[in-house]
Amino acid sequence: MLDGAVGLLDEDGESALTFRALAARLGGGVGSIYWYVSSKDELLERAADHVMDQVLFESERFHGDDPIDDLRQTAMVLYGAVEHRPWLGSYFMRNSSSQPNSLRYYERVGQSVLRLGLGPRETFHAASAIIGYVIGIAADLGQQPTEEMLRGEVKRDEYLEQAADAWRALDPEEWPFLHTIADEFATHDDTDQFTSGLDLMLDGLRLQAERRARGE
Amino acid sequence: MLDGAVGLLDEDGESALTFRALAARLGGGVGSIYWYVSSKDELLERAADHVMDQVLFESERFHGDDPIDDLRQTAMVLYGAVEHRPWLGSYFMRNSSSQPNSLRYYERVGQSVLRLGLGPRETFHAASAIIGYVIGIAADLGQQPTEEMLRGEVKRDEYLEQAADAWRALDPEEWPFLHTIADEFATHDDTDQFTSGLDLMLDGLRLQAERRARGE
DNA sequence: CACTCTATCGAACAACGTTCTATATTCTCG
DNA sequence: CGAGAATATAGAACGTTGTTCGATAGAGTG
Repeated sequence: MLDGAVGLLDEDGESALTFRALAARLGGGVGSIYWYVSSKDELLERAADHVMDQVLFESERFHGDDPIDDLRQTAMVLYGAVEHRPWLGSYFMRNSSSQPNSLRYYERVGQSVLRLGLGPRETFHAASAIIGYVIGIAADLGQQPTEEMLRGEVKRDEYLEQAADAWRALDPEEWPFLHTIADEFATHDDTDQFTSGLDLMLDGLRLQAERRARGE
Repeated sequence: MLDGAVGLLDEDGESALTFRALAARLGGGVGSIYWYVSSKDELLERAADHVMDQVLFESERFHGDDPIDDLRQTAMVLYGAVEHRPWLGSYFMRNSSSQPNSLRYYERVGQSVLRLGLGPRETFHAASAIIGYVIGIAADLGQQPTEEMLRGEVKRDEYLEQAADAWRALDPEEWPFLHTIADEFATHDDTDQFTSGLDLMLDGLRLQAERRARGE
């Protein structure tokens, strides 16, 4: 059932997951679904944790010497799963009782942070910040293509170029930032953008660990 | 009209904003709203930008010597607005034509980053990462109180303590991280958590700027 | 005065989440 | 073996939602 739900979500987006569509896909009745879940919220929570099962499996292949590297790898696996599933961010780690895999993932991130030797509070904050960043940026980047980009194929470049042109037409005195980044924006890659921000945060985390190791 | 929409959202959450409820609040008819907006999506986009107007105003009061300090202040103002408005994150900066204030806010963050003297790509990535973090963590932290916490008042502490107890009951060998942070989690403050993660990212950004200034 | 533009209103429609009842299948145990 | 409970399925029905549509009234214009 969760496979069917995730399938509908992946193929046609969040609005495609309806009880009637899911029942038709499974060849059953609408009411039957309610035997397994008590609401659509719970269905989405379970679907989210279903995806997290695969994320967990893939992220457990990495075990390096550097905790920061492990964190980067673990975060990127989650990013890959959320990038084209904007709904996942909203239902990730909402209910710990019905979402054991999300909790395991949190634990896994936390164990890497633990190896940095910070205090409990810093450890808690760092692990939560990393996950919050991944979820947030993925939901931001992977938002639906606004209009007709579903029909046209190669439209993404044109869409970005069009937005960049609008920025370039603004007053450079008043909008220096948008002018500076217009070229970058037009040719940017979402994954690069994500990785850069992640590295910023991990650099800050490494710095914090070093400072503490030196006893500051 | 946007005041009424934001009012409904703030008072009773995202599900309270319906065309019928909004029409009743404004003393008008349901169909009239469609004269000003073409869909509920656009209504929420405009409502989001309406909130951003206030965010922009408050964040423009800060102008310090240190760009990083400015970034921290600017980010915290946005956090304050999104913290209790989970819907804002989903509709922030989706359509630049109907959301001028969001674009101005992006420009403002970007101008602070510009002062760090990075290249166009790093500037673009840094500004986007900061905003992505704020939106993501705020949506994560400010998610609705799951159950009955709306009736009871002081229930938040009990809820957190209950979750922490569940973590403490797990096997410490298998869940070292959750055991380490259980106490922190039970007494944590959302804003502290947000600030810590933001400082991690800003520390990393400062480090990147210094490295570039030294010509590495 | 005729006509177009602006603006408002609420009935009607299709789709959705959810509830309910009826029914079939399997399991339990005296 | 067989009656009743537990498990499981199916679909009609209900209330609510976003959206469409035609009717209608005033404002501005030639």
